[in-house]
Amino acid sequence: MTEDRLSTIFAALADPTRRAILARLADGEATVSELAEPFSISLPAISRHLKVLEHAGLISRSRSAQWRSNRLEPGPLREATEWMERYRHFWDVNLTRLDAHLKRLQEGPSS
Amino acid sequence: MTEDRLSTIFAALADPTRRAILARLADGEATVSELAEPFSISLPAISRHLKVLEHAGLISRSRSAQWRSNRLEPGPLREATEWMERYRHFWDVNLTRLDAHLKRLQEGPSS
DNA sequence: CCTATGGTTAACGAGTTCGTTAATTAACGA
DNA sequence: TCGTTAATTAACGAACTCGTTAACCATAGG
Repeated sequence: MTEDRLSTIFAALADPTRRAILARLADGEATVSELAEPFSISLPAISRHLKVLEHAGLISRSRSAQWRSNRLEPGPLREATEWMERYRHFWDVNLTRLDAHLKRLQEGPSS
Repeated sequence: MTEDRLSTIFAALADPTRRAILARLADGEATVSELAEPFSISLPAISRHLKVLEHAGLISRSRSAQWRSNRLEPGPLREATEWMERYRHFWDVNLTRLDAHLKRLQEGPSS
């Protein structure tokens, strides 16, 4: 029933339209119509996507007159990235830097 | 119809059971029954989850006798992380601004 | 050959997602 | 007040997800 936070975030990111919306919002705030413009789907469909993104905490919204401005909220992206970081050492081929770092820590944590 | 790769990956990660399976596989290969053990859902359900993970490229599978060994494949996690990296500076900047803001508040509410 | 073990496939149901069009709400502005 | 613009809500359908149980396939081993 009550879906956990990370699931909500990943589910929100699983739709290409929503990822495109986030990409657009990385360039600055935008209204619903502005966000809808590049897509060939209806405005209600965009409205629903924005609701999903808002529910996941990925955007925040504000009103001014008849326009709703949408702003990117990167916090959940950070959360999701942090979850995946646990697996980074699996794919990180360049272990030499990590190795050097560990060596430094071992030989003296002074700096 | 043909879902894009990133969507498939994020969708696979959107389920807590599947994320738990990946976490388990980070400790090493495991059979289907071993993976199913911590959960209170049926074996067919686990089998489906593994199929979803395999389809997303997050695991690979091999046969030996009647056992199927499952191995973590971190590539897709790297892909997903790379997509999110585009937003990293965004939340870093935000944190910097928040930091500066908090500092100002601490040093005096005058400005 | 027979049976136990490990796992998948089949069939089904409840609930969710993603799109549509039509109707509705909200605010601006002549 | 009336019409226009911006956006949401309502109602619906098709497709997908996630779980179930029952049946099936594949291999080991007496």
